Amino acid sequence: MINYVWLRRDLRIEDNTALHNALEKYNKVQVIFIFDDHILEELPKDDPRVNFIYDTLEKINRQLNKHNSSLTCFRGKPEAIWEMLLKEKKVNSLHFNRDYEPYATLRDENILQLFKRNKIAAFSYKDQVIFEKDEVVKKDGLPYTVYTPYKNKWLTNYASIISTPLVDSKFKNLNNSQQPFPLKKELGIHPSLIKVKPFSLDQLDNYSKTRDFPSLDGTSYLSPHLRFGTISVRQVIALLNKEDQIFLSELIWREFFMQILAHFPKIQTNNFKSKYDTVKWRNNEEDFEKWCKGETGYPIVDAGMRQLNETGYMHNRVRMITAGFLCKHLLIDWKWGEAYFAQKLLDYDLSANNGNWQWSAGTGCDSAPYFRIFNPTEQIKKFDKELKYIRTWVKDFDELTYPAPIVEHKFARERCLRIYKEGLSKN
DNA sequence: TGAAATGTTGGGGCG
DNA sequence: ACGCCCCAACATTTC
Repeated sequence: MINYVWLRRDLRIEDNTALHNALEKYNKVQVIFIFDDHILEELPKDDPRVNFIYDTLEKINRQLNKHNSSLTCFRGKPEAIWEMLLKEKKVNSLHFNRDYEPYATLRDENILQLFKRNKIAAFSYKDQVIFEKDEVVKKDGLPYTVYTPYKNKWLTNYASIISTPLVDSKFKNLNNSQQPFPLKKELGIHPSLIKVKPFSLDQLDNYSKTRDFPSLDGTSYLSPHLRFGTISVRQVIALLNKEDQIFLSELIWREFFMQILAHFPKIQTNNFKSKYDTVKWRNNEEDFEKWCKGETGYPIVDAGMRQLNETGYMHNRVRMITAGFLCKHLLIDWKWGEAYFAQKLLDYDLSANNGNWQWSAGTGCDSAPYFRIFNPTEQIKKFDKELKYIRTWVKDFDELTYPAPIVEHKFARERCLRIYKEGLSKN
């Protein structure tokens, strides 16, 4: 009788709530991963994130081998795989950590139903976050839609709980199995040149001082690891110093946007604030193409987009600049930019990506006001004075010979203010 | 976690 | 000493 622990975006065997609980209760625990066709069919075969998942799973399989176990790995539609396993194996129970995205919520609901019909126990756990969507709410039970009061409540709640990484001692309860681990080509995965960097916590100490300066690379490269769960949020918090309030605040932003998406799933395809629905985007495809390639004639915008295209990363401040430029200067619907970032970012997460894009466009909850327009030239003066970041990504950058901006700042700014105002006046 | 436009202040040049 | 102008520096308002 097998007890399955189904990994999804919690790709680690340390401090994994579902695995921990299964190991505590049962002595035949089998870890499983399913490459989901619903997701993979939408991605190129050489997607770097799928490669990262594969590489991580291979590592997990080797860890499991040390405990005389192995990772079961499939590619297919999860509901079909589980139906098959329920028929072919003696399944005693299923355990997985909750995932709050709309697609994942629906998928998991269906799997829980399937197990219920088969009268087999299935358990889901909180693991991805410190607080789930209904654990940090206003007095009247409604969700917060403004960050600062949400954060205050989050911190109040956090002060009264104990949250430390779980320590596992019962790996002996892993199922004895020696299945061969599938090759990439057996799963239809092609290798990628773009790699996820290992995270480094050295940078966290002066994160609040350096985070705004893209050339200092004062970033932790933690985000893809949090996204795929190669490190848990509890482990990250345990590594922080007490004074890392800014970094902790970023982790709270993560949970803020997760609960926003869970409470307001319509934002996946709609403005959070519908009064912006009447803003008439220009949606010029040539402009969009130039933005994607990093050929806008604004060096800081181009550098950011080239970093993204070449590495799958983009410095946070530059994300705000490039996103703001697409929405405000080019007047292109934030959904276009969101979709592009979704393709390219190694740390892509629906809730954070959507939340931050809507912030940039001014359409989101607690967002930047529409008239707050970044001046790409001023931003260089403030945050990349030495042009170090720009020169890293725009080779041989030379102010005098650099291509002209695709749109002049003053003109674009005034056009943006006019178009937004006209849109809002239609309400 | 904005930037531009507009308003205010005060020092210096000058008649 | 005074009034006037200019303008930089800073503050406030506006988008």
